[in-house]
Amino acid sequence: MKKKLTNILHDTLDLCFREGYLSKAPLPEFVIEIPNNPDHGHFATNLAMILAGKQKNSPRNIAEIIIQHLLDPDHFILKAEIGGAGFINFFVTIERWYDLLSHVITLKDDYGRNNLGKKKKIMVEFVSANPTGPLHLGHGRGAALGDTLCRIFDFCGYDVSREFYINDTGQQIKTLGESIYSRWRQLSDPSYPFPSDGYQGDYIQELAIEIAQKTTLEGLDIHDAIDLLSELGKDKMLEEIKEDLAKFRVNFDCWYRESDLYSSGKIDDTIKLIKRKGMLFEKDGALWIRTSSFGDDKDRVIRKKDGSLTYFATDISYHLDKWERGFKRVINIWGADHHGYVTRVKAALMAEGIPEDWLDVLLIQLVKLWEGGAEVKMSKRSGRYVTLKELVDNVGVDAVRFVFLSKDHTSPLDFDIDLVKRRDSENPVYYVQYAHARICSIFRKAAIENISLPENPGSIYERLVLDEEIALIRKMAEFPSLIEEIARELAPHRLTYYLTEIAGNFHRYYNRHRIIGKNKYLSQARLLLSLGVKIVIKNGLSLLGLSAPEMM
RNA sequence: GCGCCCGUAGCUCAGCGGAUAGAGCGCCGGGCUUCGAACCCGUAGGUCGCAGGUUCGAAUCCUGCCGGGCGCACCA
Repeated sequence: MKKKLTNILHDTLDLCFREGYLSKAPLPEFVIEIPNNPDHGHFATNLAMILAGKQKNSPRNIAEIIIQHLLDPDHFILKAEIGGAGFINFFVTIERWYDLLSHVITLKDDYGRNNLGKKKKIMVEFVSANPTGPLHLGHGRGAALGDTLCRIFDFCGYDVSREFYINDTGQQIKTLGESIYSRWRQLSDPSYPFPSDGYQGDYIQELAIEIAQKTTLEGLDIHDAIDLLSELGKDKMLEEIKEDLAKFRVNFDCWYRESDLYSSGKIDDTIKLIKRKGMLFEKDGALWIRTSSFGDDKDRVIRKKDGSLTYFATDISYHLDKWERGFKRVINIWGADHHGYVTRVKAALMAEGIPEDWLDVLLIQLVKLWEGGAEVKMSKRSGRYVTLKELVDNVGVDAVRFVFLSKDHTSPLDFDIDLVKRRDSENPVYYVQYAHARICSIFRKAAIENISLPENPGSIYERLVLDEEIALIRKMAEFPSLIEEIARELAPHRLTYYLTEIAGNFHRYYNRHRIIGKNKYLSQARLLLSLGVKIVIKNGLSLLGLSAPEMM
């Protein structure tokens, strides 16, 4: 609908320029908005106000000229009025609203789909938690965001790939092995020392017991034992992470192992490549990359004095590999505590001639958990933290995802577990789903009453005359452009607000008017309207990775 | 000290250049003999952190300050 109006305005401006009604000027960026105040029409634009500066004419005069020359062959606009300082308010012909509802019903699951992406290959790398411990709430927030972005990209015609990068080499994996080893020894000798930088959580002990049952550790040299435990522990953790994510409705297309960069020789190629570009130098026995030439504060070490590579080295190699795999765009989702890392990685990529905007890094802010009116303090050091699994088991996938997705990722998020746990009323999470279930229930009732939807509704739509009914259709009309904007802005939280609004509109309408009544045609018309709402809600929920229950 | 993010209703957050600043929760008061009350209706609650600037117009953009969070490793 917005697009249609945009076209009309463009055509009209062309005409005005051509015929000299307005002095020729470059087309400004104007906005078409949906006013809150019904008096301001179905749509409004600031076009005339934007134009005013260049035209040496008042906004209201320009608006008048535009309105007089509107090119509207399809009779889309019922009337156009000038409001306020020079807004043009448009009222759409009611038949066009019926057309839209009919369109929604025809397209069903595909309503809102677009071809913004044109099959372009895009990758979202997210979660990428170290396989040294269970997923926590921050990972959950990243998982929800990443997965939903992917669902939306897919809906927008991108060829999207979900990827999880596994840091399965280096010190932390060794520390994992040492931690498990120590806990295993402690089973027989409680005084056996635990490494000072070891992983504290109870899961380490559980791992130790579980592995010891299946594997013979006795008789192994301590180093061999730790190596073995590193391997087994890491695999086990990875398995759990996979399970937890699957339960959270997040499934990856690719699990990329850091260790593969070593075994495939990619990391060596990367270093050679950087060297060829003249970006490498040696200092103090270490190997450095000149990232400072590309906006970084300082140069960075990629090979330490002891000969081992830094994680930064493999990160560069990994991202070059993403580039070589042909992704046209890559989005990384990181915890906000990694923000210092962004410039560094981008600098390294730019040194290889990769454009700066190829990679987008979304930094998600902290999640705080509240229970019983107090913050649940978490610290990885002490191993005292609430895992994603615990939270999901406690309150359900839908509720957790909804809360994570209802805030912009740049805002810190307070998760009130008491509020979300409530399955009764008062929980914002169920509001949208309830509207869906309610509509399903109405259709069950309609079936019992033998009221079916007409094959060709045609004039049936004309029974929809109430302002609230047209407002509902207008709300449905917002959906496609909203999806586009969300894909562009990477802001899926807007979808939760939209769904809450359309659900609210429907609840209000439902409470005031009967869908199924004595008049068959009116009932059918309102059922069609309800069907449209149901379709939009279901499509929206599905993009958020939430279920659309038929009964609750 | 430098960099990034955040200061909007009692609480949690939307809005990010436009017409009277919104929602959920919480408070108070109403609504089920008819399609699901996990719902609806109504009341109260705001110098949009502060101060300047940009413009026809600023919660929104710019600058400075104040307050909070997070980073500034040959750590992972």
